[in-house]
Amino acid sequence: MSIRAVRQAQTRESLIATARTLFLDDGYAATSLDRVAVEAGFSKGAVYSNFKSKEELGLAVLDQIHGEMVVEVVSALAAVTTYEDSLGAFEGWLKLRLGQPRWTALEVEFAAVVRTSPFVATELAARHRQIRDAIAAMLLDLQARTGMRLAVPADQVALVLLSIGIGLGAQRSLDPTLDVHAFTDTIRSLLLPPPSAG
Amino acid sequence: MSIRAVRQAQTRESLIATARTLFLDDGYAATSLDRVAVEAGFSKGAVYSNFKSKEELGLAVLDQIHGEMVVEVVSALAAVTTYEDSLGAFEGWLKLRLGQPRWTALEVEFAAVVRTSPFVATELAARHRQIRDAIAAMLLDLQARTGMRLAVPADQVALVLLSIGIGLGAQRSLDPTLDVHAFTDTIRSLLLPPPSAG
DNA sequence: TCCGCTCGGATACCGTTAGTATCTGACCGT
DNA sequence: ACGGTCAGATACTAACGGTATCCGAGCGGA
Repeated sequence: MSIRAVRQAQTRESLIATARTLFLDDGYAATSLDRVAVEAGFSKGAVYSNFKSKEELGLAVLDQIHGEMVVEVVSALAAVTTYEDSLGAFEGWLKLRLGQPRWTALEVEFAAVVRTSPFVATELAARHRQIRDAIAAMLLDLQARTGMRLAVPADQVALVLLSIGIGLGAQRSLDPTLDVHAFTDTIRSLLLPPPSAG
Repeated sequence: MSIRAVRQAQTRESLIATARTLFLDDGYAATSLDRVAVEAGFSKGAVYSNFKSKEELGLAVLDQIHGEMVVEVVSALAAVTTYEDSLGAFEGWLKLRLGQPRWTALEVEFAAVVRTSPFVATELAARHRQIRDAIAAMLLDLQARTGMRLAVPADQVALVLLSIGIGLGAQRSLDPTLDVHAFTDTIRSLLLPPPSAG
């Protein structure tokens, strides 16, 4: 790798790191590219020779965060061997999301950009599909290992679980006083064979 | 009411109606106040003497849409007498949301504004609480009428149901090919006493 | 070692937008 | 009828994302 390439990679990483901090602290829309550039020690020109738009920079930040979440989730799922365990893993994932309200806030903010940017739309859709597939694969694997049968297709269950995560995160970012602990209990009660249901 | 007041009310309504069309067709962020004003037959000055910001105009549009949804939901709930019915009502609500993807898209876009506007944040939070309370009240009423007992508090169930609606809507706006019909079946299977669960 | 080209990054600029300041004239109370 | 008020028009500003252009350090070939 040439010196130039190394330097550019460093610049890129520096910009992403700075953007991440600012996007999470102040929000995506409220952070100007000028500020990102200056605070990283560069000028706006550096941004535009590393990213073709603000959206692409935002996506790079989101990629980084998403990657860190995946690492957490995968290690949590490695320990799953029973249905009960899988509920625990799901709760863990929820707590991870809810424990990082700023991540959720950034996702919400970015989801809005979809409306004006087909590029962001396809990228985000792909990422969601990826998460759903991962959850579905985990469920299938779980069925294979334990002999448990789900009443509905695994990919549909994955869709429901992800929806719950997104929806709850969105509400939590509006109202930080929402009772999260009680929520995971509720999920457990709803998804476990209910003791009595009418 | 004075002539002036009547005229202003008409102007306000006209601005909201035009903004609603443009926000739904082209998106909130992509619609300038200038365009709203001109297309309604006024100038931007009219906007700012009726709304203190673009956000307030957006909130007015959202109020209108939200009101129409509430009307639908309330009438659907009026027919509920059994647990089975209530699932049907929930499905109806989901279908209503999913049948108006542009409403959801606008909600998503607007949720992003929360980050930069405490005003919008409190307003949206209040609205969500309102919906949750309505669902919870319906569930309590249902329990009273049918003798059915939920395994978890009604307000928690309401939170789960609303989360599902929000999360699914968000994913649907990213990927319009998501199978909605199968989804409602899944919800039904998950919330009904499962036939066999491990 | 030199030299011309390449290209990452700096500088200067543009168009658009939300929001503000100021003005104007039709309606209001008296 | 008359002076004050206020809805709405006009003119402006600041800030932003994005583009055009420029500069100079590093690159490959001789």
